[in-house]
Amino acid sequence: MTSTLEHPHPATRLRSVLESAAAEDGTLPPLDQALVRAMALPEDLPETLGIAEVAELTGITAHTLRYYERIGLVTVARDAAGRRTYDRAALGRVMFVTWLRLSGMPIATVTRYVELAQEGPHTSDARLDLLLEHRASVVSHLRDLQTALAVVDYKITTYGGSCGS
Amino acid sequence: MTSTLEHPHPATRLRSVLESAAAEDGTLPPLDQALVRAMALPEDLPETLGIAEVAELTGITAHTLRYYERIGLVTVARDAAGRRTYDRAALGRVMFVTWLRLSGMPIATVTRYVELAQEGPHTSDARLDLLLEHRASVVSHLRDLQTALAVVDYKITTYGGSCGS
DNA sequence: GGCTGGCTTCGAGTGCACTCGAAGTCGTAG
DNA sequence: CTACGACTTCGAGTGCACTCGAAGCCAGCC
Repeated sequence: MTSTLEHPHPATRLRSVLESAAAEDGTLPPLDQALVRAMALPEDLPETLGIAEVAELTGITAHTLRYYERIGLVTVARDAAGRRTYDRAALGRVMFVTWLRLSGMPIATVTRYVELAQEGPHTSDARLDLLLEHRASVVSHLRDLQTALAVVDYKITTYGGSCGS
Repeated sequence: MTSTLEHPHPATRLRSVLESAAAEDGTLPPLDQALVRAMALPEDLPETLGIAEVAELTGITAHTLRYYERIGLVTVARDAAGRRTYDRAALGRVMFVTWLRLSGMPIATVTRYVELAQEGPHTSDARLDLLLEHRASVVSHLRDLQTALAVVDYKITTYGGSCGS
């Protein structure tokens, strides 16, 4: 229950949640379906979680979770003693924000998104725009990464060849 | 010839070099072939280039090119007046380094790679290991980005749905 | 000859995203 | 009752990768 001192990469953690959701019925459903369930979160969790458990679950350190809250990136309820209590929705928000960060969205943009969401439903168009724009940049980054991978592969396969440096 | 004040993303610049190499015979050859030619560089370039032209060609600012040289990331010859003169090989090194950076390799690692290369051919095993290790991390990053994209797409397609935040 | 514009070096500054540490509080186990 | 460990806040520190600015040099044009 208490946090181990490991700090696995957030993507690894989040992916394992996705995969456990996906594996629930033995088959690997299309990613969309896994995602639907991942956003809804697995059922075998306690009603609320402490910061250490969320850290464990997401791969984000407790320090960083507090930092995220400080800058308004996520909001979290407290118990009587003032400790953070993450319910299912809060955990979902943390995971979504983490995916946004992993996809390369700057914190300032995530913050803007969250502020829009807090302003109410009438900002949904703006939020959608923001996501679409971000989507484009992710796709472009993906393309670049693939090309870079090809370059690295080229270098690997021609190793021992004549190409200097 | 002199640098415009635009600063296009390096990937855009480098990709355009790849693509012009690929388009040379009208067909789009497999990426590997384009890369072979890209590493060999297009023929219609002057024998040597100034820093502004390299900046233009790679999308890296002159400031950053100097910075890269300062920290030992690339080495560049000088003309009689002490100005940097990039020959074909130097440009190739800059582009390779840029692809490594774009693929997420930290500067310290690129530096290590370059140092190994400068030590001579007996380090080629170590360099290959380094590239293979890096390749794995690129692939993993690619997977994460794709998943993150799926999450963003999920959010986009379910917009107006019930999922909070 | 003098001006201009791009080049040079070097040190210092910036921006982002954490990351840490100190000092204090609280709830449970012994 | 006391000790312990996990939690709290807040400010300050870190690491990375640029990014900038000042001061000076030098080739080519008027």
